[in-house]
Amino acid sequence: MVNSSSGPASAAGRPFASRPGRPGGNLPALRSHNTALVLGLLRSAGPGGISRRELAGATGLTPQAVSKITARLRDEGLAAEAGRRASTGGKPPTLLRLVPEAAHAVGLHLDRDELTAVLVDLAGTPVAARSAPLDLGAGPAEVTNALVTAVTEMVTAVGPGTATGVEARAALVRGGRVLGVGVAMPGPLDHTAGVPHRVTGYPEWDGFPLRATLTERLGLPVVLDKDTNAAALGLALRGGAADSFAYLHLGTGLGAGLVLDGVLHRGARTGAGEFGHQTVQLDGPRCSCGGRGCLEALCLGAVARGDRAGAARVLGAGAANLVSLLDIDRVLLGGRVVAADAGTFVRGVAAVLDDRARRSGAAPVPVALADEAPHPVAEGAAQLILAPVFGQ
Amino acid sequence: MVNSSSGPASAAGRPFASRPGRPGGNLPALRSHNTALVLGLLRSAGPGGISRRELAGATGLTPQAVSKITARLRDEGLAAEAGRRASTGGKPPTLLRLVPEAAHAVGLHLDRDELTAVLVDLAGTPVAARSAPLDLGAGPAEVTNALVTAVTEMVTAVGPGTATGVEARAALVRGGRVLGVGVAMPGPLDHTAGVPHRVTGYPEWDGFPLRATLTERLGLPVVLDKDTNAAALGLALRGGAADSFAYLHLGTGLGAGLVLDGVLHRGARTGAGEFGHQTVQLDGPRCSCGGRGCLEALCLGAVARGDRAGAARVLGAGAANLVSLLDIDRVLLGGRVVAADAGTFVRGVAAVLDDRARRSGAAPVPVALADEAPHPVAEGAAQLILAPVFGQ
DNA sequence: TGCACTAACGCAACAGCGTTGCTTAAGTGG
DNA sequence: CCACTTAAGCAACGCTGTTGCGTTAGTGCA
Repeated sequence: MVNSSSGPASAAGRPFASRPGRPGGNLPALRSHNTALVLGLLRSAGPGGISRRELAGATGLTPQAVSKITARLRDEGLAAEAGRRASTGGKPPTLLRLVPEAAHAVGLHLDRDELTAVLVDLAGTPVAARSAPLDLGAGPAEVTNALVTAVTEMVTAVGPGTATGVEARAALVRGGRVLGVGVAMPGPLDHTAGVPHRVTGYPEWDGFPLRATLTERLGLPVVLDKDTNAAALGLALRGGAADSFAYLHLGTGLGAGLVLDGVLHRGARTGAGEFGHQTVQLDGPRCSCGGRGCLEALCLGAVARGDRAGAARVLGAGAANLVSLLDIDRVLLGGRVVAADAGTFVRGVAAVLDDRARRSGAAPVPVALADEAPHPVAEGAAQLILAPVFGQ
Repeated sequence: MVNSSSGPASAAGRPFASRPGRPGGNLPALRSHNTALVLGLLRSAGPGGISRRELAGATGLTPQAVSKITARLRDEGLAAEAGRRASTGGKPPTLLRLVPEAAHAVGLHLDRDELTAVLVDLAGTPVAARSAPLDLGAGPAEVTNALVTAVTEMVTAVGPGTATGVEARAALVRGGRVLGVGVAMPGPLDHTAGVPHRVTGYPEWDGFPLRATLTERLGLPVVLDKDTNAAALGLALRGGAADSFAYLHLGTGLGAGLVLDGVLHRGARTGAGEFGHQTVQLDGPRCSCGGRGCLEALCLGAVARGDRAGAARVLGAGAANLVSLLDIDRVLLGGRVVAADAGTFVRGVAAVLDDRARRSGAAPVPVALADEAPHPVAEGAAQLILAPVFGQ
């Protein structure tokens, strides 16, 4: 049983709540909370494993409580022994590890012209992936069909032949359930309702009940979120727990995914992260959004002129604003435009941030290229389903 | 007992954790969490009270659990019966209310030239207040003495004579303990360590262990935070739970207090809310911070020229950036400069936000003047102590 | 080789949390 | 007057993590 008492993405922010909007806690909620905590530590420990003692230290639970929890996880097939570590003068610690094959999740990335689907295991490792052309403009009905087909193929008949395919199939046969489907697409959208708003250029998507439709047709839990949020969630997984960062994505447009204190920040109407139309030049050039001096317009304008260093400086100004306002640990850059000249962008943004830090006397905030997995957004989308399992 | 298992400001963000950094939960933590939840509902219900049934509905706990919790609270003197409501066809509900006199907290506001001290009860209502001139430049040692004196007088001998004074004294005599002292001062500072950084113009404060010194000399828990954060916390209390807003303060400088999903956002190094030096004009005029086109410089510059409408527009641009990025519910304005011409500022900022909302198709974000209590920052500072009692 | 020591961990009994099932209290309405 | 409704308490209960103590499996030294 993996947090069966709470649906996907429900417990975020209020760890002990048994149901969203019902902040009260009871024993099942307590158990679920602690189990998720232990699972999360097992995941971050990796295949090498972690001892019960260390789990107790990290959680604050007694060793005995950890023993009970891990025993349950082993019974359920979610954890297993992973040998022992060298003794330090007493009985050597028995290591425990996550059993990644115990459960899976599907991640879908709807880009403007491509659909990417991945199947990841409990540890977040991709087990299968496929991409296909997609025309968002073809409308919700047709695209939904394509999504259903992609998920069905991915889950039921992961192509035998490749090594990963065989492994995935075997895992599924062995009983590794598919917990749900995470869907990432360009914003803005309503994460809670699972409904896209007006995606730039595709008015027919505005208000289409994508999550409800997919849930019904797939018979699986479905979670919808912005592509930048999915990417940030994926990065949060790799970057260690409980820190704060902003993922800035410069591609067709400019967007941000914010992870504050280890939790993805979605905002009151789940519209947070609209970074492209931040005003940084009050009387600047007109932007397509109708405003003036928007980050996105200035950045992409500079890129179009071939002035990538200038674009980096502008992006840096936006990043500095964000860092000052939110006091985050680090800034990660990604997206097609950044990838084309990573060094320039990382250095340019870092220069602005370092300058700001020097003036304010604070420690400089590190900037780095988001180390992209093969399908960063699709893998992050799968994390939309997996995150609640680990108490995120 | 009021959350005795967790110190002030500890449980924020991780409701079930018994100790900070130890995210595991146990039965005492569960109990503390639910108790805090019920206390919070009692507080927001006000003196009119709330029935057990309603408490059960709001928390998700069973009526029986609520009965047990409220019985405990009544034994401890924190809750009391408040009559009954009219029947709706059955037994009329018995109403419960918070007993505000059961506990108190002290709030201190260190402004550049004035010290304000308030004593508030459990409901956050000021019971006593006093102000005195203060020279922050006199240095930490002298100021600390003044703070100790102010707190001691406020706690032990609230002047008899005025009605509020008598009431306060009586309450303290009846056993209403003082839970601690919240201290608000201009940032930047380290909330966790309780140490001011370089307060503009007063370098001698940089690194002074203010919290540790006060804790030792007063024998009470002390919490230190930025004045804008304290103000935001006070507003969060009045504005209802679990929403998101930004409090923008335009006075000597420009700062912000951010409440996201009902929780004060302090950031990784507790430095969040540095709003004044957001760049909104890339090649704008030099700011005292060394940057260019900072919000604060532009805003105060416009005010100095007598162009308050212009200042409001600039502030509005900053607010719009913030709203887009964080997706908050509302924007509150305060501070001496705003108060001098509230209408102009509220209308000016609202105009920019409405314009933004119209372009993006989203609902407009309301802007309002922060309804200021007599001593908003000092009362908010007291909330630094009270918030953890109510699970915030 | 043997013994003392240490560290990791399990077993069993336990205290305390919210839940369940049922009863009592106190109103309304025909 | 009685059936009905709603609020709330009592008692037993299941399940949580905790405590106390014993077992296992190593190290270190004589």
